[in-house]
Amino acid sequence: MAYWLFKSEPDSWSWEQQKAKGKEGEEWDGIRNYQARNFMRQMAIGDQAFFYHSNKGLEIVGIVEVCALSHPDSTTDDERWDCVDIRAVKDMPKPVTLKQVKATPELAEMSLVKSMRLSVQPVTPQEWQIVCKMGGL
DNA sequence: GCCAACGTTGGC
DNA sequence: GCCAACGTTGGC
Repeated sequence: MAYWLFKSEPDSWSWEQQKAKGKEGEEWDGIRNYQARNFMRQMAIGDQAFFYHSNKGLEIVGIVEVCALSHPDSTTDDERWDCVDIRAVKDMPKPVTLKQVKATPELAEMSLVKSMRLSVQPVTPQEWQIVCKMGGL
């Protein structure tokens, strides 16, 4: 199983909205970036991912899992763009802020820090462990 | 709201 | 295939 991180601006799609979708989950549409798309194509059912609020909040607020494999993005006719579906799994008891991540030497290599603009990114098992611990899991 | 970083587009 | 122009993202 692999680990990932999804970024979203809470103004356009928030953790609360994601949770409201429950077990059904929701299509992670609107990605128009090749790298991000390629990561989604690699995802498997059950893969775990962090849900990060960008712009406002700047923190990892919860954990989601992939519940549908990569398929065409329903919001465009452009066949280049695929996406997966994800569903909320649980809240971070204590959201982990970007500040905390940056202040943690073991997390200095995280894409969140290194590739700031990438909206779907891989997370290593080590990083996953550390962030979960910091978040109170 | 600003601006730096970076991805994409399009002319040549 | 290069690179300048342009658009977007996202932290501050």
